This record gives sequence, structure tokens and C-alpha cells, in this order.
Amino acid sequence: MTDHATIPRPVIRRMPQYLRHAEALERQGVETVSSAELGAAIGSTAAQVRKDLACFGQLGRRGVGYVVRDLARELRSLLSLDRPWRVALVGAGNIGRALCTYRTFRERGFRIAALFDSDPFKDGCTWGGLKVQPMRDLRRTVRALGIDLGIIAVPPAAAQGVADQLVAAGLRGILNFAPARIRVPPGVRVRYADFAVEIEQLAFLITGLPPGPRPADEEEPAVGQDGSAE
Amino acid sequence: MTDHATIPRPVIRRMPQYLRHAEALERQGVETVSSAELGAAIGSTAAQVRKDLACFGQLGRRGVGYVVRDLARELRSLLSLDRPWRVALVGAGNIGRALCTYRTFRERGFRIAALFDSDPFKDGCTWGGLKVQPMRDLRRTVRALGIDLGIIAVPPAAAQGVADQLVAAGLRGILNFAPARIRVPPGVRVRYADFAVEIEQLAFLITGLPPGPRPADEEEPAVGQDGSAE
DNA sequence: CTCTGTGAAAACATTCACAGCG
DNA sequence: CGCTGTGAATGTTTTCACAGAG
Repeated sequence: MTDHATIPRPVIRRMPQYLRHAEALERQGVETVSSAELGAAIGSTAAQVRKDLACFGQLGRRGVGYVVRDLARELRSLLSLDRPWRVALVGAGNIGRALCTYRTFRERGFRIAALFDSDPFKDGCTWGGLKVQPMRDLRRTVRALGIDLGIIAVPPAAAQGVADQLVAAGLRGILNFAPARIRVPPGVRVRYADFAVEIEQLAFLITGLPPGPRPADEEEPAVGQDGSAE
Repeated sequence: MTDHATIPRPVIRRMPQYLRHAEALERQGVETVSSAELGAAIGSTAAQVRKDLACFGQLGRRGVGYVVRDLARELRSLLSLDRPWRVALVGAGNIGRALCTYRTFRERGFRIAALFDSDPFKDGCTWGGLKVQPMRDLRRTVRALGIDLGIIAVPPAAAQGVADQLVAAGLRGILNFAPARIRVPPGVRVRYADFAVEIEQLAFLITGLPPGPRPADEEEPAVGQDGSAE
């Protein structure tokens, strides 16, 4: 059992994934799960899972595994997902629109409580029940609604300015979708969702790979699966 | 100078960021850049930058730094960003729509060459010059257009099925926006853009932090910055 | 006999510190 | 001098292997 501040970064990254799988099992009515299965589910190993979960005390039962319900509850509590989070979204563009209605955020308790954009033409427009507010309302609204987190979904050149305003409003967590690094004072945490960096890594990774034997060239695949969009 | 396959993962993650900064400097007409500046720009250290870049040979000049133009060219070449990449996007939902027009992809040479969705009501709709195609056209189109990469932007339950079809079509790189792990055969690379995992990490990180002295309560901030959306 | 919890070992990544080139 | 390239030192994460609880 380690202290909150000393949890290794990689463990923090995996916790939401453990929780996700635990909740899936919970819905299926599964009672217990082994470290091996949990590992397989998130693309890791049994030993890794045990080490990770051991950070938070004796969550498992020897000879049995982890009790799904308890594990899920414990992880939700550790991640503070047993209470709702209020989020301010800055940027009413294409990505902002997608995030406004992003189902997985809602399901996990992250509610977009307010939406901001500097474009006066968007001011006052309503989007899925949410009014676009001008940037000068940010601080007031953040305080009035008790908002905890900020999301940046503006063009890269505007990202730093928005970050400064989110920090000035008192937010201590920022999820940045803009393809730009931002500077924040110590005590404010930033996570990046930088699609360009991800896809560029992919380009590098597959370039090095063996020329890749394309699969046999039967005409029309027999795969037939789903591909709908939310 | 190390071999392509042996580049450490963290270095791969940072390369696109070095390139981004190098190109910004290039546009500003800056001639050379030091490891210290490059480090500061991406939130890293001078030593780290030098170690990273040394993976690819003697890119720098002692006493001078890195020649911006050469560095940018070299990084573009290493990341294979000196030629266009064709991308198949699966999922004509909100996130799919945002990605279709995502400027940074285009600027970096990633072109959405085809768009797929399993929903027959969307079939044939045109979106920013791109027709929505049914899933059964995937393999044929991937081959006809020489598509290199796939993007998954469908609900989590559909992600594995889509991944299977992308693999069957011969793609060896997948960027997955669905909040779900996917299994692919060896030789296929996957990167995840999982917003839920990111925001949950953020929730954990700020929960542990000191109660956080809210900044002084002057009425209305004097920050005044931009917050428009693309 | 099963499956966790955990030290000890190995692999991996970052930082340091300085030699050496321009 | 200034700033890179790099071996050696340090720190971190993963893997191993097994003791021990149920």
C-alpha cells in the first residue's frame, strides 16, 4: 500500500483500464477475476496487474482472484469516479462539438457543465442543451458551477492563452486537445490528447516493420462486422 | 546511430514534438537551435534531447547546436513525413466528422482518403468532399487507393470488429479513438487516443494534490486571451 | 492446488558529467 | 569558449520466482 502521491505514472495510466474491465465483468455478473485475465484484457501481464493493484492494499484473495464488485468499487473510489466531475470545455469547433456529446465522458461521470468560445458569432448559440459563453465569463462560471477540470479544444496558437485563463479561474486539471505544448504553474496537471503525435508515431512504427505480407487476395472478404458510429 | 527497430518508445513519442518545434523555428527563419531550447520547448531537458537525437547519427554541430533546416528534414524523413499518408476513417459520427476536417492531419500529410460507416442511412452522404462508403467496400477501396493507415472512430462495442476488417484489408497501422482495447495480429501497430482514460488520470492526479490555494479573488481576470475554435 | 503479494533481478529510461570538436 | 555526443551513474518499471494464504 503506497501513498497517493507515490503511485507510479504507468500504474495511473492502467487504473482506468482495470476499472473499465471490472465494470464490464460486473455487468456480465461475473463474481471474481484473476490477475491473468485482467492482464490479458488490457494487454498486460498477470504479474504487472498484481504489482499495480498491490499499490492500494490487499485487494485480492489468494487462491480466488479479485472480487469484481469490490475491485470496481475500490478503483472508482481511488480514481474519485464515485462522484461527478464538472468540466469546462473551451472551443466550440468540430472537436469541441464531438466532446460535448461524448457518451463515455457522461457514463464515467464527467459532465460538460459549460462551453466557451472566443468567437462572438457563436456566443449564445445552444449546443445539445449547452449555451456557448464568451471567454470573459469563464472565471465567474467556473466558480458559480464548481467546475473542476478544463478541456482545451481550440487551434494550437490559442492553446496557451486558454490554458492561462483556465489556470487563472482556479482549475488544477487540464485536458489539452490542441496540438501544442502548454505551460502551467506547478500544482496544475495537464494531460495531452494530441492526435497528430499519435498518428506520426504510427507512421514511424510501421515504416520500420518488415514489408508486410499482405493477406491472401481472395475477392471480397468474408469478415462482415459492424462499423457504425456514435 | 541505432537501428530503426531499436529506437526506444519514449524517443518515438518525442520525435514528432521535436519536428513540430523545428518546423516552427524554420518558419520563423531561425537557423540553429540548441538542445537546451529544444528541450524547453517540449518540456524536457537538454541531455534528453541530445540522447534522443543521437539515436539517428550526428545531427548536431558542436559549439553551434542543430541546424534547424537539416534537423527538420532529417526528422521528416525518419518519420516518413516527407511523403503523403493515405488514411481510411471508419465511423461517420461526431468524432469522425471532427477528424475528417482536422487541419493538423492535413498539414502533416495525413489525408483522409476514404470514409466508412456501417449505417446504411449515412451511405452515400458526402462530408467535406468525402462520400460515406459501406463497410463492405473497405478492402477494395483500401487497395484501390493505396491506403496505409486506419482510424477507428466507432462506439467501443464495434471497435474490435472494425479492427479485424482493417487488418483483413491489409492495413498495418491503426489509430483507435474508441474507448476499448483491440486485439490485432503481430505486425500490426495500434495507437490509442482514449479520451476517457486521459481524463480519468487527470481526476486521479488532482485528487491527490494539496487542497490547492485558489488564486486571489480579484473580480474579473486581466488575462484577456483568445479562445476561438477551429 | 490455485492464485495473490512481494522481494530480488533484469530491463529500460533519464540524468550526470565531461571529453572533444568546431 | 559553447555546445554536442556519450559512457557511466542513477532512477524507474517490468519481469521473475516463490513463499504463503485460502
